[in-house]
Amino acid sequence: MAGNTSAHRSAGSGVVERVLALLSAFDERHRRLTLTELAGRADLPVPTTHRLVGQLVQGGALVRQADGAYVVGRRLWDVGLLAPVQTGLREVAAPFLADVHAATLATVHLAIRDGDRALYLDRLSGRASVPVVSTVGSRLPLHTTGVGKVLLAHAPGEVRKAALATLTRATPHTITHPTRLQDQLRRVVREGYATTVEEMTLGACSVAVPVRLGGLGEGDVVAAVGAVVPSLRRDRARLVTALQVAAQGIGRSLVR
Amino acid sequence: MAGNTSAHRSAGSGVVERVLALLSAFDERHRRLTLTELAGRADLPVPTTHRLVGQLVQGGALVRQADGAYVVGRRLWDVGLLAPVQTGLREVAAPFLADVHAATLATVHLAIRDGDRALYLDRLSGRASVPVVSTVGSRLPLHTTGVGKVLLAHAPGEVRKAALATLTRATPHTITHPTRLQDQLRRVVREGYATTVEEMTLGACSVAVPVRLGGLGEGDVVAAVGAVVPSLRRDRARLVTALQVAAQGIGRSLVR
DNA sequence: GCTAGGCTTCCGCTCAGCGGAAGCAGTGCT
DNA sequence: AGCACTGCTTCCGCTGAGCGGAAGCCTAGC
Repeated sequence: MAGNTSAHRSAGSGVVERVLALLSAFDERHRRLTLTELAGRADLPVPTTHRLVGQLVQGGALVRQADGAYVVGRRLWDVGLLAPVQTGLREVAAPFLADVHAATLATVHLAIRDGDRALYLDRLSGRASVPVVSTVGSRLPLHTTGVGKVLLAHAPGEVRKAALATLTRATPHTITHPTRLQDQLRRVVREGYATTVEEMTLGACSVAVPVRLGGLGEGDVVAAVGAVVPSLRRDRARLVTALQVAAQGIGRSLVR
Repeated sequence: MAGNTSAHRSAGSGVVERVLALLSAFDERHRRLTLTELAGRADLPVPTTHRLVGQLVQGGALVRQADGAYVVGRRLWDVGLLAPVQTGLREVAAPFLADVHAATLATVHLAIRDGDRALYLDRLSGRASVPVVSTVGSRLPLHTTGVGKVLLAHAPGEVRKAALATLTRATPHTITHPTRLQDQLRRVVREGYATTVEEMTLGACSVAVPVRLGGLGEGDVVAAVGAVVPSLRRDRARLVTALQVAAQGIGRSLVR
């Protein structure tokens, strides 16, 4: 039951490490990479990259497009979907998210905290033309998003401290002053929901509430659900209510 | 602009090939595998598997659970989501699928044909307790599912011929008689929708319609949308209408 | 205690992998 | 046209990373 407990070389000079480095060279902002970019981002010599990538293409893990650029292949898509990334949470939450979406027509998100980022597990995009940067699998800063603020407000002290120390700016409205954000986070805990106003993307506002194990009350905060809309003027109360209903439903279903 | 045109060894004895074999050992029915299972399914010696898998775990591509079993890791989930698997189609279709779901409360599917299978690109699960086997990334037979029948009815002749030659049985209601299925497929083309009655799963019926490039009319069939419900008695007409509206909307949006 | 099955470690051989260097397009500038 | 430049591809001889049989280890079951 112990298992694979080799001290092993931690160095990154094995083929496996290199392959993983190549795969990790892709991210949301780099879905298409040329050979040289790939080599650069994985920190490998070009000929080596060429050979490895060739094999990955042959195996269907990558695909080479007509113009020579490489993209992630369907084979990896298949395998990736099998990862038990909060499968339970996502399955349980899906219908509740759909309810919120149906009732509000907003873009609805389910996110958890992954280190110092909000990891988006699911998204239902609204029809309204609100600019939304997140997709499933995105990781966005905690202090610029609705779900992020909720998750941050309920994160352990050291996470919060670290986050407050590095408040990067995304738009002119991003809150970069630690004290001001800290005040907001206290309010988030007290009032039970968070909002953002064009802090991540111009033209997009959001509301989010925590999902607590067992529903309302003092259960651990395991996730957050949020909605993105063009403006909060009209709908804040309505959205908060809808999200809270969904969050309670999700939390209650999780225990069972 | 040519590129990676090496004849190369097609044999499967490189580290890359082995790694891919290990990853492909996972599928929907085998999300958790022990070392020995992994070795068996990838056709590799156990010690070799042990070493490679150890490195994959170290790189976060796999995760070893407390009981020793391996599952796909979050790192691969991340990368897999970046695959351009019909990204355009999925994004365009999402809001329309949500509409159908909201209107019918049924489980709604978007699928394309991938060889001799229906590949499920998206799913909105209904609240009703209908047994549904498909998840995003599933591949199911073409002749046992609603979306599959639609895709098969509009597939090239040779695909249809091959499919009719191997009608595997999933339930007592599965249609395994070629002539009978062929008649049904003709009707699907004529009437514009397909149905199944407990042919894939007992207790589940489905309706599906084609998505044509440009909407209604003679555009190529590029996908199918379908709904799963406990029974067709009450809702058939309503479902067909809802699905057709969505399919037209998707098809029209695809061209723009 | 004994057996069986599966996991882990060892270790010496060898061949797959390596990557510098050179060749080969395309492209843009003069 | 000529030239410079950038990025992709191929070559090839050296070498150490990978290999996997064998042995050891641990747990579970009898």
